Amino acid sequence: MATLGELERATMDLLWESPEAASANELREKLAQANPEAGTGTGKGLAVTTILTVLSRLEKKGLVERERNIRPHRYRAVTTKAEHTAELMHEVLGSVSDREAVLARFIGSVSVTEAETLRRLLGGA
Amino acid sequence: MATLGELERATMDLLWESPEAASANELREKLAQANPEAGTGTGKGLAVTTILTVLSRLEKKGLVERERNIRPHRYRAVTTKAEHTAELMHEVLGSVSDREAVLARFIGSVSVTEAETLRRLLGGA
DNA sequence: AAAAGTTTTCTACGTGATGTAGAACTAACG
DNA sequence: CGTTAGTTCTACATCACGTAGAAAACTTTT
Repeated sequence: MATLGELERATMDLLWESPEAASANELREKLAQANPEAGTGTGKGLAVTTILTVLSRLEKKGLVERERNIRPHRYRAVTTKAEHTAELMHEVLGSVSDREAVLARFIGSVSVTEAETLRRLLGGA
Repeated sequence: MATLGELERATMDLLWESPEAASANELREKLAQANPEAGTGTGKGLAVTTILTVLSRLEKKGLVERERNIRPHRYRAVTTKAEHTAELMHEVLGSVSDREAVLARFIGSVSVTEAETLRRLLGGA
């Protein structure tokens, strides 16, 4: 699964933030807003085809789903950002044999607040 | 920092396993053993220059350190695999705003044993 | 239905990371 | 100093990603 490129990540972030499925054009505009052309006030940003290419790739990677029945296809993120991130963490953790050692280091450098959160999440049940 | 390539990862794994610093040639041999040429019993594997290139790149990435004073330079991993992996996990976690949500998902899909470990690690203080 | 407009797919190129290694250079040894 | 082992330089192939034009497919107009 691995890492996303910069544009891929920016696109995913938009999709993750959006509760509704979005069209390529909508995404294109939001990206233009978020990334105003330094200097050139044009702000037109990327070509729609660029966005479509990226979306196709994200779809192939299983991160995005699209509705093909309606015409401007609409895209949505398959998982939430939190789920995806947690999965990534598991992936990283899964790549080692001594999980315990990793968890120890991991926790060792977690902020106090986060430690608290973890305790709470683990504690109860 | 990002992801390592396959050969880079294999190299790091050897370095992580080795308590002593290793020379390029030693690594080359270990790699050949671990990765016997499918079929061709030759087993000579990769060229030493290949290993050296990879080691240089790993050094540039800050994952590897080398002793330049002795002649067959000797290479060692800068951190342990556990530390490195934990760092990666933090990196992933750091890329989101809602850490708590991620941690919740993360813990939700952790094995019972691991949950136990975590509780123990957090418990004390 | 033909024309005009919109959206998607195909194809393609530039760049940077990685695998891979030969050529050339440097240090060590006899 | 010549030979040999080891290192650095240079280079090429491949692949992922950013980027988009050209062409194909679909809609909407007239």
